[in-house]
Amino acid sequence: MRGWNIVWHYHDLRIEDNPALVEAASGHVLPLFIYCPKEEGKWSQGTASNWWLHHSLQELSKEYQKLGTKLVIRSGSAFKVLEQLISEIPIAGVYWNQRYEPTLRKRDRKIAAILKARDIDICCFEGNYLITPSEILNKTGKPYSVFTPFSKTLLKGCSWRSPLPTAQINHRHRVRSEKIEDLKLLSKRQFSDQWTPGRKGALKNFEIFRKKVDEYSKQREIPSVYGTSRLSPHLHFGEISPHEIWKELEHKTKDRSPFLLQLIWREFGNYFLFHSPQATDHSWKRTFDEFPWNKSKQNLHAWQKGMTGYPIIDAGMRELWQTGWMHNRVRMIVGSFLVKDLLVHWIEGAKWFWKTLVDADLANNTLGWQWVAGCGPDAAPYFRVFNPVLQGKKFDPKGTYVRHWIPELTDVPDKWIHNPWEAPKIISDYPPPIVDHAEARQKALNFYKNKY
DNA sequence: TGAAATGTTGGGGCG
DNA sequence: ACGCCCCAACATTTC
Repeated sequence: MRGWNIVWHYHDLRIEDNPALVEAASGHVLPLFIYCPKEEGKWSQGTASNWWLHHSLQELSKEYQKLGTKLVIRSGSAFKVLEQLISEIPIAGVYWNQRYEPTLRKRDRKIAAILKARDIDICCFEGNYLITPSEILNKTGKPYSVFTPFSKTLLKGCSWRSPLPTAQINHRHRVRSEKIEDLKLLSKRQFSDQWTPGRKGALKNFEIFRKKVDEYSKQREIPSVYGTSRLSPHLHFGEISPHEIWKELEHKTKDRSPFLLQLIWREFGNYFLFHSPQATDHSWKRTFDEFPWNKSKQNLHAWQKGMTGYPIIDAGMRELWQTGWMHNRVRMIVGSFLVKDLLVHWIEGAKWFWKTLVDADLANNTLGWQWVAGCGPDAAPYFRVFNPVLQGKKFDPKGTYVRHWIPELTDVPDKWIHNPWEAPKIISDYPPPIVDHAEARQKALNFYKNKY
């Protein structure tokens, strides 16, 4: 034996359908997770994601124990950790499933080059996405910037691999691991009553979703109903792979497109970030960086706290704070409100989501916010402004969702539930709207129209 | 993956 | 019976 094969776990916190693990298992496997938030730069993982990671690592550790080996956890600079391991035990290769966040990609290229020069095998795989972003280009040889043609190409040419067989591990190493507790990932916000991080939780949510997937197109827009898959954090951390989901759903659903299209949005987000790595911090349409954004913190704080006076906005923001998640329809509404009604820079919204969402994903978050702000590729046109009252009436007609998250509004009749300030009876402990939507919309349209 | 403004149509009330 | 007006209801355009 030349030495051990390190399986460097990234956002692939699973054992099943794991290309890097399968390949590495032709030799002696040494599973590794490195915690190095500093190397993630400006967008290092937020508190909600940290909570998730803590529990997901615990689950992965258990899975490896069942397989007869041990997950090694180390913290600090990834390169130093690898170097340290190389000094502790003979290493033949390092295997991992790629991540595409710009700072990590840069770092990993460096690490790969150095280790290769030391005669260590470096093997990178596509573990967490259906496509490799560099491989898909349009007819003119450029990256797609519009979703629809991108999705058509993927749907036409889709022949994803089947989920891989689970690796067998026959050798147990004796390498030291840090304790998960010592990574200090936990903070005050806990979500155990809402979520079960790890493989088991992922499979459970998938099972629940599979049973109702035929209702998806009808139910997915109603925030009071869990009609969406609720797989986003599991997918983000790679506890389940998109291949597993695709294979399971492609033939079993009546109309396969609506949900699978969401998976393609996920691909598009990653693809977009790969081809526009600066998009995390700059508007894709660069003119928007000079937009006269409102820099005062007052409106931003009211939005964050769920105290804008618009029920659908406040319900969404409170759901986010309390559960680490928000229904996708509501994400669009609150996003539009922050950017268009309050004229706050989309990056402020992106930062808040980044910190508070358990499914915070740099690619999806960046694309989503640039989309609502109108500055991204294939973005919502500048004049598309969501009306929080109409959206509420349309997607939460009885106010079920709103009342659930805003107890102050329990007794407001349905008629006024989305515009309580117009109700004959004043609600004392709920704030009046911080802006007048009609006025704010007009103001935004003027700004957007004149310059952008 | 909008909403508001504007235009058109058609039925009913009424002189 | 007829024309006029009003206004929903729907369609189209515009932001």
